[in-house]
Amino acid sequence: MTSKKLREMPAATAALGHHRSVTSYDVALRAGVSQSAVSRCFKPGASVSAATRERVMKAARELDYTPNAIARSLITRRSNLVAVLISNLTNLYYPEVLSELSQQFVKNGMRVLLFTLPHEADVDKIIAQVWEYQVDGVIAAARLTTKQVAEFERRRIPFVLYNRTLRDKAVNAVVCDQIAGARTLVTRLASAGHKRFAIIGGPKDSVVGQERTKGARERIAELGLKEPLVVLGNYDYESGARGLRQIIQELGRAPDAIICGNDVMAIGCVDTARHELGLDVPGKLSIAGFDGVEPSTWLSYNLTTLRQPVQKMAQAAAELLTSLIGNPTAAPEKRVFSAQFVEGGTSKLGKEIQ
Amino acid sequence: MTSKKLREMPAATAALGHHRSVTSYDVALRAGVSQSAVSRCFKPGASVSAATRERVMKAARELDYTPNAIARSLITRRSNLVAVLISNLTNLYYPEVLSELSQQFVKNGMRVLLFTLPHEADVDKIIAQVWEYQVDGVIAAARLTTKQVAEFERRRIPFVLYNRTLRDKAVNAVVCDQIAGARTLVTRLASAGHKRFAIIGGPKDSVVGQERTKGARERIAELGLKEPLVVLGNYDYESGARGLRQIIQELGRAPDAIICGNDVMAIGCVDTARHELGLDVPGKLSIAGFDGVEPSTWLSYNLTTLRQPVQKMAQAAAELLTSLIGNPTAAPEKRVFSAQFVEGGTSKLGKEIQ
DNA sequence: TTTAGATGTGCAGTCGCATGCATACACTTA
DNA sequence: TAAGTGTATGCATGCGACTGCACATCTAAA
Repeated sequence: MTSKKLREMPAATAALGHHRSVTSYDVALRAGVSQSAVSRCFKPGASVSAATRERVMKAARELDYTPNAIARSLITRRSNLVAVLISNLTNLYYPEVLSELSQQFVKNGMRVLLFTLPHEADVDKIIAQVWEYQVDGVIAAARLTTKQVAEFERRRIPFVLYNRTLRDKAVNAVVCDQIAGARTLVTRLASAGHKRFAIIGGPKDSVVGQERTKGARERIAELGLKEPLVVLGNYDYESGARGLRQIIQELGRAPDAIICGNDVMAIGCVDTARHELGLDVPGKLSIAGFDGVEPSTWLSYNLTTLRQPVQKMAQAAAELLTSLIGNPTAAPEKRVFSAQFVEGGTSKLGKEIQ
Repeated sequence: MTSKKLREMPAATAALGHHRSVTSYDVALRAGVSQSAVSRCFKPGASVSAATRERVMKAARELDYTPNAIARSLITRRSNLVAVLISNLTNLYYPEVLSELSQQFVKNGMRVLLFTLPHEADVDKIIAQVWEYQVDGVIAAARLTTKQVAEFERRRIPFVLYNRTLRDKAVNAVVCDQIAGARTLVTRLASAGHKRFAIIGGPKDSVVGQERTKGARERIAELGLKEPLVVLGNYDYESGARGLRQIIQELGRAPDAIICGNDVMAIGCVDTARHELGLDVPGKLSIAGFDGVEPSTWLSYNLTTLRQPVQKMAQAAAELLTSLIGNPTAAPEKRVFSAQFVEGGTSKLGKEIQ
């Protein structure tokens, strides 16, 4: 009972110079039980008697004890940390995603370690920091290179790509069918009588952007319409404005419809058309975007767009990652969602689809 | 040399069933040095010879070794983690803040642990999770109760409040002078001849909102104008719309100017005035907001607002917290910034200030 | 050559918690 | 009463890296 201990209990009451935090030993001492008992009390499903549990919890409360997740992680090899990599929070679309992801993970007892990847930054260096924290998984909602993604695999860290996939390899991913969406968009616009299309695409390294452009071009060709002029933008408001000016300059006139790689560019395009160039939208020119971000619904825009089911997608991503963490060897799974066409006031109404 | 070791080196080559990560022992073994040497190589400023460092680094590279931050944190009592508490990422203003904060911290070698606090959520429960991770500091950019803030102090965790302070106690905070801003706004609007004001304020528990309202009311009273009607909103688009309808209903007509608690409400207000009620803004009604979020600059709005220096503020917050972590006993510091008045197209131009 | 100082390295203990194992105790069941 | 079955508990050890201390080397000064 009072047997010699190899390791003395830390002097719970000793006033050290620096601030010592309360440990499970302190609680054990006060509750008159062993440290193991304390540990077990904080582990759901462990074998502890009601009496012990009560005494321990009382002592814990009195001492303001909180288990140290760092120490726990070290031994369990589970940090309950998920890294979320996001390109650019100023993108309007991503905050929604992040918000949703964060809530999902917190609900599941996981914590989010956030890494924002500014375009100028050395992404590799930032990603290197991800490993150090022994994250249980990674959600990548950023434009990463194939090599960077391969690094996740090599390290055997479960990961889920959000809104992107790899061409040459099956990976866990949650995506929205951009091609189908773009095709729908063209179909609807064409049914309103539009013949001459132009596209303001996303940046070159955006797979999502490429697919949207690709889907639109395909469908335009299928309908026997003239090949659209494609200019590239950077997903921001100014890109939409610049894109429109460039299109008009190159064509010598406005096309019938412009498909923008995302809503913010579409908004920039609408504003420039209306307020700078005096073009009637949708009277003279139809404009559509992608994503369905909140401002697209604002009365000034009421944008025609393809709304992505952000909430469902984020939930799916969180779920998928959680299950992967439980079973890392599962076969890669790709969850494909489809976007919802929103007929707004920036495009001429089409005839009902037959 | 081949002395018996109390603790065997982990079998570096032993193929365990589950995935074992590479440890400093593995690196030491391969480099032919002690584990301490490896540890020292990864600690800047430690005493290691060039020859040793090189061999260790080579071995580390070959084994893909990354120091385990969890283990390091346990012993150094520094996690290099900073908790960022944010109310609502869908608020447009906060993503900018978060983005900036994240970049600042990553630059300083800290990692961001994100906690989003949805309004429905049990904030106390979420905050409890903050302690477990032994974060070195906290940035609170959320509406917390005084009691919740007191909890930070009791735990002796350095914290910085972003855009809020406590009435009754000096705490570290980065804020924008809302009262001065609101006064400026009123002054400018009044100088355009506006006499009858109304206010769509922020929610009751938002100190920022209260201050904005307070500053505006004060100045309105000083100028000898009629006391404004104040209705409350929730910082979202719909609140702006609802607020305007309510104001018009209660007054029986539109006021000269409406001051909104933030830009998004102002935008909702502008849209509703123009598109739903057919009111000319700024011809019949001037509308102004606060924050200077990106959409406020869009051509459809070109909102009159008070732009907060988000970048500077976030930098200041990161700096302040970093210095606090180095010196936790420093006296509380409050850094006050001032907002910049942006005269947009949603308000009548005032006479030049004399 | 001797001594003092500077520098580099290894040993062993530590951070706080989880957990396999052995033991002790409380009930059943025969 | 004895054996059998659970359930609770404590001991001891380990997760991976950091670090005070002691000691070994090396350099410069006396």
